[in-house]
Amino acid sequence: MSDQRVVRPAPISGFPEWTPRVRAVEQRWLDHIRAGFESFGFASVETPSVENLDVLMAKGETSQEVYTLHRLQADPKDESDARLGLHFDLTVPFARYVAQHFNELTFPFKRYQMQRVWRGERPQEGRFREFTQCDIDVINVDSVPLHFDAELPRIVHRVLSGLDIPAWTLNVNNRKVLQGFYEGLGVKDPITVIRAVDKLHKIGDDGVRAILVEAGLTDDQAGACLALARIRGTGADVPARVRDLGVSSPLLEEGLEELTFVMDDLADLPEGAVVADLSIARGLDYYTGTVYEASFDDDPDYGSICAGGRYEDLAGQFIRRRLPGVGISIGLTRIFAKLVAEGRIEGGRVCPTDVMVVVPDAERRREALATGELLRSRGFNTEVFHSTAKVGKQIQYASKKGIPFVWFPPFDEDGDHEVKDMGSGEQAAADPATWTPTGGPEGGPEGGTE
RNA sequence: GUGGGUGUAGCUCAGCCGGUAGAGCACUUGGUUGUGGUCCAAGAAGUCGCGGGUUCAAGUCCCGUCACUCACCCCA
Repeated sequence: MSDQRVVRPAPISGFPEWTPRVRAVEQRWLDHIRAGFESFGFASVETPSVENLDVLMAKGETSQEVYTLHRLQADPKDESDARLGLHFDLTVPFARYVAQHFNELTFPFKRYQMQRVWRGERPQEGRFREFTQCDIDVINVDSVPLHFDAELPRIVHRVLSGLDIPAWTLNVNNRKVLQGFYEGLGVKDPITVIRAVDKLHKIGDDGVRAILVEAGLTDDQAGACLALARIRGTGADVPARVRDLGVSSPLLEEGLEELTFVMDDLADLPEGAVVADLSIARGLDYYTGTVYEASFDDDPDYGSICAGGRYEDLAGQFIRRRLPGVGISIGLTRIFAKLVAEGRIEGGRVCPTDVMVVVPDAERRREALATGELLRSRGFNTEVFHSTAKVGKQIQYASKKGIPFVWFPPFDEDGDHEVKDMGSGEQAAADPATWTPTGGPEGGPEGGTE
């Protein structure tokens, strides 16, 4: 300790970590989300943290900032790891996975994947370099039924509604509507328009109009694009309002039908949970049909907490089959970090222990261990104190860790076992073979209600 | 990648116009013999991010650098 050089512990920007109390809540969230996904029949898949760079770059993506892998001790000429990069999302690895295991999967293949991903971006509030995504995708040969475009928002709604988070809205749009509308309007470069319109909520009408005009659109065209982007609603009037703009094309019609189908399918969800919003575009991703994007109602600029969409052929680059899919991803870390920052994550316990067994003295250690075993076998998370410190110290330890019960094995030959309820301070004789906790909100082995 | 801010004990920070560091929390021990959360007392803990420069003297001024942080970009 003395002359040893201490490496200063420092946080690494964009790589969040939590205290046990907070982590406990995060784990409950993960369990909840997993259960939600499985309740709809999605199967779990986990892929390696790394992929071949060829795979990660397959779609010529606007080169997400990818972390590459190399060994510190690697010979300069050894490039065996040089082609590996940490995955920046879970969709691309999944596409590769499907191509890889094509023969072993049953289609339509419905999978969920909850893993960390890495992006070498500049971190910021709500934006991390390492974070956890909870992805669900459906992939199928040749075509994916539109049914799934509606099912995914339903799943997300189900899952997020079960978490205690601020109000949020899932916005839905359809790329075909945008693409078809711009085509019908005679716009030459729809991608530019999509990008500009995507910023509507941030830079406003005038900002978007400026970009559009600069891109060569006429005032009328820009106005029409803006009018389209302003359309937002849950009712069946959305298609009519689009048609009222006087633009038409076969693709637009197709998109409107798909969007209507999705919204109709979700009509039973609470009003406003899922909203058709024609300004949602989702950057320049591979999406070709339905797109999703969710954000917090009171803080839309915090960033999307959930996003996804339909892609016409994602795995096609890895296999000579057409494999379209539709997927959505919950930005777990982004959502969770907001609540942590606001001090709203307090519920978790410091440790999972239900009962801590006191070791009265060295001679009684065996009894303490046996008592611990018995309690454990009965389903209580039990720890036996790790030394023979003063009883006061032992209880203090339990207190600090928020352990609800402290167990006292007999202090002498024919004494009784006693258990102390740390919440009330009450202590009474008890039999470790039959004892069940009473009162206390945290109660038994289940530990709280979920 | 571009621009702004910050960098002193594990944490949050104080340290005036340069004179070689302090508080609160946390931590350790004690307040006797088998019982916690309060209180009291004592104690341990700092390359003042790193490197260079100015100066008799630098945590304090200057330059560089790194890290963190905020905004832009982009996104979960």
